[in-house]
Amino acid sequence: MSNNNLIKGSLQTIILKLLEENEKMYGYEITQRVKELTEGEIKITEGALYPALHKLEAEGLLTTEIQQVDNRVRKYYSLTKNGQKEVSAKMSELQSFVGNLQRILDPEWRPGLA
Amino acid sequence: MSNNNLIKGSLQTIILKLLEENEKMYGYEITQRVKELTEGEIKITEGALYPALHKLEAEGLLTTEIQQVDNRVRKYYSLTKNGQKEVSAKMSELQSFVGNLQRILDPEWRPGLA
DNA sequence: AAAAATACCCAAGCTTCTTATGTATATAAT
DNA sequence: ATTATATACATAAGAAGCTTGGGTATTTTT
Repeated sequence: MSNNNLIKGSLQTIILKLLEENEKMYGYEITQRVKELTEGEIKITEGALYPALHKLEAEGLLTTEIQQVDNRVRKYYSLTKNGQKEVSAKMSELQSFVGNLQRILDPEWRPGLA
Repeated sequence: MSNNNLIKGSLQTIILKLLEENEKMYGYEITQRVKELTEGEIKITEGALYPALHKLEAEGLLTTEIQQVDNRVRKYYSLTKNGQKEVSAKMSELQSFVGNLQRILDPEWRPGLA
C-alpha cells in the first residue's frame, strides 16, 4: 500500500459507503476493493485505514465480529443503525463539496453536464 | 469566515486555478470569489488562506506586488512561470481523484454521465 | 528457501486545516 | 457620535488526518 495524496477527509465516507453496499467487510478487503474499483490508482494505506475503522467503531457507527479463517483472524465490520444514518449524511456532504469544487475549478460546469 | 470541513489539500489547487483565470488577485478577493462561486457554501478561512499563499510563494509558484488603495495595503498575487505549469498538474491530479471517488462511491457513474 | 500475499496493529512525524487573536482603516448602522 | 461590519493583512496553538516505517503471524507463490 503506498503513494497517493489527497483523500484527506473522504476515507470515512468511502468506508461507510462500501459497507452500505456489502453488509460486512474486513479491513484488507476494503483496501483491495478500492484498488480494484480505481484500477490501482487509489491505494488505501493500512496506517490510514485501521485508525479510521477504530474511530468509526468508537463513534458507534460500526460493529465488529471476529472470524477465524485457516488459522488467520479476520475482523469483519458492519454498519450499526447510526452508521446507516450517517452514510447518507456523509455522502451528500461529500457530493455537495465536489459540486462546489467543480463550480470553482470549472466555470463551464453545471450539474447534469458530462 | 467559518464552518466548512473537507477541502484538505484542494485549497492550493483552488488558489492556482483562480489565479490562472484572473492574472492577479489579493487574498481577501480570493475568499470573496470562492464564496460567490459556491453561493456561500465554501468559506475559505483566513487562517487557511494566508499560510497557503505564503507557502506557494516560498515554493516559487506565486509572486507578490504590494498596492496602496485608500490608505489600505493590498498584496496582489500572480502566477510565476513555474506556477503556470503547476496549475495543469494540480488540476489533472484533482480531477482524476474526483473521478476515482465517483467510481468508488457511485457504482452507476462513468465518465461522460450527468 | 525466499518472496509475496494475506491479515492485523501501533507510533512518530508532517501537512493542512480550525479557532482564536492581533493590527488597522473605511463604511454602514444605531 | 459611537458601535458594528466590511475590508485587508498576519500569526500561533491545537486538532485531524494522513504517510512512513515499523512489528507480528500465517499462507501461497516463485
